[in-house]
Amino acid sequence: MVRSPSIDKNGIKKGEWSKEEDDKLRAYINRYGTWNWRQLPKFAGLSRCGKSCRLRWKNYLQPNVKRGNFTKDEEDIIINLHNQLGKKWSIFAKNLPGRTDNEIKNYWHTHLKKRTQGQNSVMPSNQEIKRESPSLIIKEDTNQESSQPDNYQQTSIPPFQGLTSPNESCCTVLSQSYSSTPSSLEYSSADFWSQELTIEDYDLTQGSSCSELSFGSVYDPKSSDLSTWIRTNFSNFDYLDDLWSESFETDNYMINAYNNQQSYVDPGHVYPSSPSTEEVCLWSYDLSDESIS
DNA sequence: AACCACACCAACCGCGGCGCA
DNA sequence: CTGCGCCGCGGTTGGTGTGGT
Repeated sequence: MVRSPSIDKNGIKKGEWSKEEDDKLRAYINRYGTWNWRQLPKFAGLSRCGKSCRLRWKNYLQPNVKRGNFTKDEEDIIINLHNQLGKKWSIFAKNLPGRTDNEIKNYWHTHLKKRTQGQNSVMPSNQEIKRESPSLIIKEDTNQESSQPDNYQQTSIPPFQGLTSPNESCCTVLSQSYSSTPSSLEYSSADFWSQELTIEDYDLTQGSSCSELSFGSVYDPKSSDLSTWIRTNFSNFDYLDDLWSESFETDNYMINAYNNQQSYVDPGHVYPSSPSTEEVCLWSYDLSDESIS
């Protein structure tokens, strides 16, 4: 009933979502929230566009989404609102907890449209609505989407750009991968906080610099693959897939790099983009207890 | 059983609004 | 004021299900 999976010229997957993709998206949003739809797929390890992720979460994965048939009351609300507001599906959704605008729109076109055809459907103006139907609660766009999980905290949003101060008390998580050895970083202390961070492929299979990924547990691509190495060194992960729902907290590696210190503090966990591809490693930096003079 | 038409609905697409630099 | 990026909304598409012939 859904479109077949396909990959466009930019490598973005389209069509039906797999269970693995659902799990990745759900796990990521449950932990980090929807801080930036456009960037989110990269961090969640998904080859999808942000729009697609947003739609999938909003219409299907979000915990409070109600499935199943519409009740008579729900139908009445939709019909009333449609008579008064027209095709304002998003407002309808705000009046029908658990129902999404897309679902309401589909239901209208497939069930209710015909039923109301032939009936008088002259649409009054908004002023008339408010005057004639004071009892109807029309929830306007007063809030953003309530897509954050219950345990989501605003302070955990990874601020990719525009980070203003190293003294922010919030737990700041930055992520970056490197297309070259990390020791080649050339940030000044001023640049560091205004640097736009980008994601690039880091090929674990190339170069001796891979040993610098070890951080206490040396990863040698010649002796084991990344999956095996992670399982060996992070035994608290029963399955590699658990990585997608585990935190990856790290250290002041980048800051030390700037200070030209030779020994790096253990950074924490390697975070591959996909258990199968091993192409991208995201490194995060928990700067909550850091200070830069 | 085979075919067809329609129903259904998840997902895609384009556009406009908004915030920010 | 302008341009840009992001997000949300509403319209549309396309694949599968289902009932009728």
